[in-house]
Amino acid sequence: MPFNYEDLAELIFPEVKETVADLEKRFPPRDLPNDAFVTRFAPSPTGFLHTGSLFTALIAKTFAKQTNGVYFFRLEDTDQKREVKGTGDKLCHELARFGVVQNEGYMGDSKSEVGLYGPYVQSKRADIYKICVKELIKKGRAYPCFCTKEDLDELRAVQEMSKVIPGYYGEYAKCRNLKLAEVKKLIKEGKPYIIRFKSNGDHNNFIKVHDMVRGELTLSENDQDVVIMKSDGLPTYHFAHVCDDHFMRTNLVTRGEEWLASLPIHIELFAAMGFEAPNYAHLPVIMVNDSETHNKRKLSKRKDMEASVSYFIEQGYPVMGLIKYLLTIANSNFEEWLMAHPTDDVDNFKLSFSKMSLDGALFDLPKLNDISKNVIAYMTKEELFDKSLEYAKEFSMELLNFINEDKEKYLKILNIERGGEKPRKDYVKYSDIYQKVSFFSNSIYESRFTKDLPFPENLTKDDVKAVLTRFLEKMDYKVDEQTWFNDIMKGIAKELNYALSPKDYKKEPQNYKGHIGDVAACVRVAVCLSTNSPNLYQVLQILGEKEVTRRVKKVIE
RNA sequence: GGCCCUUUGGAGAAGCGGUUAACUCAUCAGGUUUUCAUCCUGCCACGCGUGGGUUCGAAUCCCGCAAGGGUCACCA
Repeated sequence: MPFNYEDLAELIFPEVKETVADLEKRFPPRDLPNDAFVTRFAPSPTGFLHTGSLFTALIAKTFAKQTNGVYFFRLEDTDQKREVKGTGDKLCHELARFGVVQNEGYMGDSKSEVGLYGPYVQSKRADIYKICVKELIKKGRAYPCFCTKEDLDELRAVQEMSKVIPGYYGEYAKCRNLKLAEVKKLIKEGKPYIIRFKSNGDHNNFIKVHDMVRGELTLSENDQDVVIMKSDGLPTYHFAHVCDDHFMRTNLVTRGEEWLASLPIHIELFAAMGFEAPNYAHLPVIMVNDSETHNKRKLSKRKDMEASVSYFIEQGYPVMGLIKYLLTIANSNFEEWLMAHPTDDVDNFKLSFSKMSLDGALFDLPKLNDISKNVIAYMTKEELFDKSLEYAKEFSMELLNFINEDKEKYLKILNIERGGEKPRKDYVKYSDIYQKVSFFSNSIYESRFTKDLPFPENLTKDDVKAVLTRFLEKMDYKVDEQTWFNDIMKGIAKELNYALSPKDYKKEPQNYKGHIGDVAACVRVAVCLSTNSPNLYQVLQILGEKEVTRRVKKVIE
């Protein structure tokens, strides 16, 4: 009497009445153009958003968007031991912050799911997996396994000793051969079990697989009887991936290259289920150079600040800075495009698999800084105002207080040398703003004021006093920058015997007290308390006559 | 250890059998500017992991080796 798989299936899943055919009807193929990609981001809710995850999600979203497809979000919470409650929502929030917003799926918070292919949370799909497993058992392609942890350890030990490939497969898969009566007995006894896939593969056979990034790959067939359903009734990643991506009609799976090794399992699983496998794109993983070993390794949340997306938010990096940086890693031609279109929407850039590098890029903070600096430089003053205010509210009390002191003034400050072909580029991140412009605040000026200001060292106190006195007398706030500099500043220089240019001074230093730079420095230090500042003319204009006079007088006295 | 993937400078990389081996960042050296930030110019691979081959000619094609990464769970 041959083994009756039908009976086995009924024995294990008596309550399951639906079939895969029913599921096919429930989740019909999507009505989309042929070349539209259906992609997804499918994290497990175990922590905050990892920079590598943002990278993967960004790519998935972008391919869906540029093909008028669908990008959805699925929560893979089948490992209840590792799950950290609430992180699914956090992941959604952080992604949304970077403009990576799903068209459908799990939407975060208590918001209901969007889309017809749900539920989009794996723990809520147990019935679906059971239907699929039952089908596989009926086909003789899955079976219950009663092996304990100890059994498996022992098996492994034996295999290692005899130097065969370890694992549950072929002749070592002893539960494969259990008779129906035995299974019945064990189940009746309440023995815990899992369901394994029965592989038909042979390790010595090779399959050709196409990867969107890597092209044609030759991989060994899977021969492992992998676990597809755990003792808690939830599926393992391998099986959930196959069922979900089939019934959610995903046609492009983007994931990290660490999944390449298990691709043969997935290929065989899809075939056994009678499903067409999706396109795969195994993406390079972002790496970092380990300072101790000097070797490359994956960005690690424990060791590297840059591994957490929240780090960039807290530091005040503009969202677009990180996105653009990640795109330079994703596609080598993105930088050229960016230079040609510094202010364009990045959605206008066409991402392609052919321009994707095959090995993991080292995360490069200086590069991010450069990109970020440009992002901020090309913002309008209103945009920077809003974004930095938002940042301040969340992370910087001092900046928030500064802004609130005089919002109109803050807007003017942000506008210094902004706009035009060659904008000023002095902020890499929002958190840089405060330290560069806080001197504008009258109260901060007071608190920082000291008798020992960094005036040019070649000048005496009396020299400084003389310059500042003349400055107060001659200063005119109505004239334009050219006039101010040529008439007023150079005028003072001439009167007090300073060279009108550093060059003149260099030629004959003995003839002068200093040069025009020293004159400007006196004013700058008196007004800003620092040897460097943004454009002095604009600083004076923004502070206004009353305040400038007050500050200069305070220094003179 | 087995298997798989990868390999152009300090970093991201272009390159697809004949180029002075693009471009960007960083560094360094100059220049412009009243400071800073900009901006401009220049230097930085006699070499494309390494050894062989094929070819008139190789970073580009073939083979071996090495190194780095990944993976071998009732984790994803």
